Amino acid sequence: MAPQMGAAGAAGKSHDQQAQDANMRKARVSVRARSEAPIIADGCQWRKYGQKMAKGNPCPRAYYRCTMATGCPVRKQVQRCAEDRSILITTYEGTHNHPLPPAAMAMASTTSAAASMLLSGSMPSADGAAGLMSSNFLARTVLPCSSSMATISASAPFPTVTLDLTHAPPGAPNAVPLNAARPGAPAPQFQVPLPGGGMAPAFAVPPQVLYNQSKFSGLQMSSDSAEAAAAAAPAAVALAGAAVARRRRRSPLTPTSRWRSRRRSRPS
DNA sequence: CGAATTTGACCCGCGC
DNA sequence: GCGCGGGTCAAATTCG
Repeated sequence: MAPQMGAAGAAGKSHDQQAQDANMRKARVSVRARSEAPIIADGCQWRKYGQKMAKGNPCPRAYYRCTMATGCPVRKQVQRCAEDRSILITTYEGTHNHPLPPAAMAMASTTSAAASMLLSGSMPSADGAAGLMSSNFLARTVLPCSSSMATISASAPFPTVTLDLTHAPPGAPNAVPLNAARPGAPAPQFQVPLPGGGMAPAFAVPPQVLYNQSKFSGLQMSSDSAEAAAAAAPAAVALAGAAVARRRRRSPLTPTSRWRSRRRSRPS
């Protein structure tokens, strides 16, 4: 039997994902937050599809995929810091192809705006320390609370936005723990002072639109927490992706030899 | 019974 | 050219 499953099989398996890959999927957003829960609840539905053990870290890395929509290409990597188990590093990749829940959407808007500024400021020639500093400066401007730090690095094949939420202030009065996956545990605090206040009708607004406008006035958010940033990450990814345009690493299509004859023996 | 998670195997890209 | 590591898939297992 020839391995023809390539075209058909691959098509049936990855189907639209590849298309979106080609379109945009280089941007990534890493969110570092202190959380005791295994994963950060960002309001989206995630399905775990793999787990690997990093070489230098005693803690394994988990891979999640968004299951809210059938063809949602968004993926999430959850890795816990080896030195500080309290720090959870969540990396988002891809853009949601479906309307997010109000909670997640609100947060997404927030970070997308921040990301927009970052890109705007460090996009021209963000390649060295200058770019990074620039973005940092912008980040601080956007978030005077200084409790969080955003960094963008364009030296990588794809832009990576890193949000540091590990420096949460010692008593965030405004911090309202949404609903951490672990009740009773100290939820991560991510405080973002918002001038406007009140939920803006920004729901269901595609991130790309935000980027296009490039001037989303104000970050509207009522509750703040690390989860918020996490949820917002995907939006940031979208922004970054849009900025970088397209850049592929793998051949346009070589699914033929992807999973031809996978011989798997059962564990027991 | 169904869905989600777990776990081992497979494949690819990159480094040496 | 070979080896290592990272990432993904899919069957099996477990939980609701």
